Amino acid sequence: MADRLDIIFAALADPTRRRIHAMLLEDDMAVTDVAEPFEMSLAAVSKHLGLLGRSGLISQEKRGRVKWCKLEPDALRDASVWMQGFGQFEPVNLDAFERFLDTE
Amino acid sequence: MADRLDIIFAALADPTRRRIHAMLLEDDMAVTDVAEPFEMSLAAVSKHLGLLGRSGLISQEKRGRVKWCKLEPDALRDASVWMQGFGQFEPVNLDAFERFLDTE
DNA sequence: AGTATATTCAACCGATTGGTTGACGATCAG
DNA sequence: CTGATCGTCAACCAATCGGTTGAATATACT
Repeated sequence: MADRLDIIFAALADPTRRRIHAMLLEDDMAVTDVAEPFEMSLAAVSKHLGLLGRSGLISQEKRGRVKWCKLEPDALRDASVWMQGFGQFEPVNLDAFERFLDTE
Repeated sequence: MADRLDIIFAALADPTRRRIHAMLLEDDMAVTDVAEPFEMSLAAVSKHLGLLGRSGLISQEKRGRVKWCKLEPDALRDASVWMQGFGQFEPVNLDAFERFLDTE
């Protein structure tokens, strides 16, 4: 169980991967389309997606020659439970969340 | 702002640091006492504490020759807001949280 | 003054990370 | 069949990580 938190938090510790994760909130995407807005090689993005996959935060399914990436929102639950256990957080402020997405 | 999430999630990605963080829930502690239950050198624990300090998850204050480590629970709020923004999580289950602390 | 305690520093080590490039195996289109 | 597209693999690189050890610095005790 500790291992699971390890890889989830490690996956979230990189801004590229958080950005990918947020992109997939909108819709499933092919690897090439995920990579398009990033100023790095396709191989680099592919590695990030691989790590996100291993962490369980996303899943990938190959249909034809394109591999579809899908958000797995449940994967955040463990980490969320861990964090909220530390308490005293006010109810979710969605405006604050929007600002986070913007500033990332 | 992204940098801040980077270092917070990176700090949480290590089981030693999560364990230290949980220990400090109980009470403030001196570096030596934090290190005591770990099977690693004091210097290693000191490094972990330094990283936790840089992330803002804890603060450290030197009184006399002992340096006191104190939890800064607010530091988790940013990360918590980010995570909860992804939604659909049930209300906090404190029993589940206790199990997490036990299994770590 | 001299000794013990608390903590960090500095140098080192092997493993991992985030990136690159070029070659490669599939799959689709003409 | 040929050629373009999708994606990964393998090898490499510099930087960081998690740990070690030994020396150094403060502070406290007697």
